[in-house]
Amino acid sequence: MPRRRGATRYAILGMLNESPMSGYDVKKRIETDLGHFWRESYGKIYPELRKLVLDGLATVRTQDQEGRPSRKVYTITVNGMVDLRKWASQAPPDLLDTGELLLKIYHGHLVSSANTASLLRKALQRAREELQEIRQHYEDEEEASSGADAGRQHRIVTLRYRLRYYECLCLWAEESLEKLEGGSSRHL
Amino acid sequence: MPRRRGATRYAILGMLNESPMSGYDVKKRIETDLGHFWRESYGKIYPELRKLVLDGLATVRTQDQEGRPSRKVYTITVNGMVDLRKWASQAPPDLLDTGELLLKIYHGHLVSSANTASLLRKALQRAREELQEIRQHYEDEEEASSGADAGRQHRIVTLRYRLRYYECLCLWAEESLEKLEGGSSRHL
DNA sequence: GAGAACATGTAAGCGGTTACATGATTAT
DNA sequence: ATAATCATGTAACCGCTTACATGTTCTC
Repeated sequence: MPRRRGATRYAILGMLNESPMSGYDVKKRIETDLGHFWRESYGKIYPELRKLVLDGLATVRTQDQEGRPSRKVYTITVNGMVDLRKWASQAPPDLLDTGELLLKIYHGHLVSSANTASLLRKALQRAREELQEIRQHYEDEEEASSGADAGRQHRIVTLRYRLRYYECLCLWAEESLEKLEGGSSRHL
Repeated sequence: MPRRRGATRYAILGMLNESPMSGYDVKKRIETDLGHFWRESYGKIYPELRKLVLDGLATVRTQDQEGRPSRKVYTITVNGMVDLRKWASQAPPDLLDTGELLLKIYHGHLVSSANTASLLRKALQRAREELQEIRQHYEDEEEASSGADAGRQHRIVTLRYRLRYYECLCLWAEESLEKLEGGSSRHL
């Protein structure tokens, strides 16, 4: 399974970009908005928010409340917005890491439709390469019916899982590209 | 992404079950045999092999060689085989963690076809529940065309990813069940 | 009265990778 | 020459989760 590297930072920054909020709010927002493909714990959110301020990508102000613990409200800075947009526009280093790709697509409205389409096109290309390879493996295994060895049947089931997964990835990328390009700019 | 807990142990034990081998061999075997859905590093393999011996699930003997570094050849014990079979027969705690499910299915020939089918049926059930939920979310988002807000288009793309993924998971489980049950015992 | 929601943070620990250390042999 | 293969192992590090600490208010 692929590593996430610095992506946590941009998941948080993306939430702050919608409106200023506390670490507690960020947690809930990520759950509701990105919950289908992303999750973060307090153990990562709070330290990262501190770093965001140190790096000048956000500012904090403490908001005292009656009866409730006081909140630290974080606001994204101009630098933060610039950084977020830049990150969102660049293709993820591992195009098959759908987590990071999905997070970038989610932030697609910050960049351009053409850009999102470009990310998807690159991912589709990689997925197709992968699909071709796994198809070959799968067919080789199916045809090599010479030995009806014990594990063969089950091995094929695991191979087919991968086959179906990449077929599905390609299908999704294709239909998403169609909808994105059909809906806005056709000039690419 | 779900945690793997103790599954490394059984990936290794599964290799030793095919034939006695060294840690170096285990690494290569896992790459070729399980590479489509599993990977292990030396940093995990060597310490785990030591534990396997301590727990009585494997034995070691050192094999000196001329010119080459000497090998430590590990052999699975009867206890090891019993443990492996037991693990392979039980449904993974998280049925949507395909990694562990696939590893158990791969070892299906150690148990029974009926057992593997049962694991698949349980996973299919969970996947269908999940699919139903995500379908609802997806339709809600598509119908709520009230606000043509900035992020909507991209949010839908990420939701559709999940939708397609669970569709594909269900499809795979269904066709795998069919092939497993059509091929051997129909009595379940 | 119990438990959830509000709210922030830290420390311990787990699971995992990478780089390092060592060194001969064989294939290109 | 140079890289790959053979072979074992460890230490440092990273990313991440979980549990803990603290305390009020609102809801059932």
